[in-house]
Amino acid sequence: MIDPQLLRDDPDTIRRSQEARRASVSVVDQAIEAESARRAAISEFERLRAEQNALGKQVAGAAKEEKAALVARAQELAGGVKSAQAAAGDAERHFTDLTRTIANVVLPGVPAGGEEDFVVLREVGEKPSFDFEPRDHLALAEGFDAIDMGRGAKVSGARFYFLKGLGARLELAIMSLGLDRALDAGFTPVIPPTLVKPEIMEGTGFLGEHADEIYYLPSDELYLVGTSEVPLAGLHSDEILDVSQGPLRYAGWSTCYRREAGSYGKDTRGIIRVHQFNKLEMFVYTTPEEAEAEHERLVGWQESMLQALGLSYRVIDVAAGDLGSSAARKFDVEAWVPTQNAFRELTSTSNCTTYQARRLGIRMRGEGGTRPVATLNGTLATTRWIVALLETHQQADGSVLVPEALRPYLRGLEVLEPVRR
RNA sequence: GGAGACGUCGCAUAGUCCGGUCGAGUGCACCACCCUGCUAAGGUGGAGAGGGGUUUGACCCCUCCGAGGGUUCAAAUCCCUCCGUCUCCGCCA
Repeated sequence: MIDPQLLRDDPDTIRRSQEARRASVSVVDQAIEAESARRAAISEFERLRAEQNALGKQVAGAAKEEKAALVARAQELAGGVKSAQAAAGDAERHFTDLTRTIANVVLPGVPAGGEEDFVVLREVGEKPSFDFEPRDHLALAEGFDAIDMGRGAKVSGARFYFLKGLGARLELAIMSLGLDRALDAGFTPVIPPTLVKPEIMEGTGFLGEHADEIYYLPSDELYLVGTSEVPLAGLHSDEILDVSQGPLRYAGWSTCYRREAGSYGKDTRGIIRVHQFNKLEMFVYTTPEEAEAEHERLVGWQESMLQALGLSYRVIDVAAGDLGSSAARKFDVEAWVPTQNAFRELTSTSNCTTYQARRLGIRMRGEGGTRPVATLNGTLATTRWIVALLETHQQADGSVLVPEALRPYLRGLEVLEPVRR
């Protein structure tokens, strides 16, 4: 949720943000109106309640003969108090509902516009070149009997797969490398629940426009998470944290589930876009003042991971209209995928400033009271990395060189060799 | 799944039977000061969260006793639903 104080003091900043996102600007004025209606309703209720409380105290201390008259007066008042309370509740809800539809205020420098309007910040590493026709990740993986799409579909449907043998080991290796690097950077590893309650999913901002991306279990009223960002944000909901000694950094290892509802026909081959995958996610709670510097650190750790695996990539500053509702800025690191002749997203890191924390009631102590913390998240490893890894390091015979950093996690294996069948 | 007990302002507890004096007591931990003087102890005071008003005063008011409803002039206290924890039983790993 945006800062209600900002709504009062500087609505133009919010209007400009909405404009950059190509989102509704008029909702800002509706929210301002709802805010003053809310305050009026609350004042009216509180005035009546104060009167009622005073009268109640008189009743308690009154002599027997006066009591009947006082109770009669209090009874008259009670109805009005009740309806004023209901009106205040309605006004509060209307204001909250409206305000929640406003996305986070984008940071200065974020490019305006939609999906195509990103800005490339830097390109790193040389794109691999081959003196043979490169195979795509699925062809390579099938050579190792590492990915089985057909049986995945038989058991669970399209966009499901089995990782077997080297495929399973490769995923665990990439994830474990990420985890060790996270440990070195001081992160606390976490294996979180992947089914969460509606208020947690709602609080992280995923139930807005992208609600149809999320699996839901109606008989249990639980959502399957698309990222461990969700449980890690919920971890400290309604808590007051001590971030004065530095940020709280968590590395969540979890399976992620996505319906991919709007992407029929896109990326149907292989494991680029699937319903289920594993991910190691960094999640940070810090002060609002530290948030932008921490965002840079997160993208730094991500780049260092790609570099360790010998991948070439670019970093993009995602445009306002392509940000999630909680993000104030987002950097994607995209690896070069040779057979697609394109950069594909391997990691994404968002600075959610105080937006998520305000929704989830995550605060810190400050001057004269509490204030919301800032939250940030970023990918450190996922199943999808297998794609770029295999394609980048492939050789003419269909084998794949294992980058040195990964070898300790594969019992020293240096080359993935096709199996003869 | 069945039966029972419980859920109080950081932690631990009192209060709930019998509604109003609870505007929630006490201990520990915490903060400030005082005294003292050295792995301390003692004294005094302070201190929760969210919101509204304001002559912007260190002032006033409202809400919060797991959550949500209900009864009542009035609910931590009575009733209902839900959630969670614990104990026992059953079932299944």
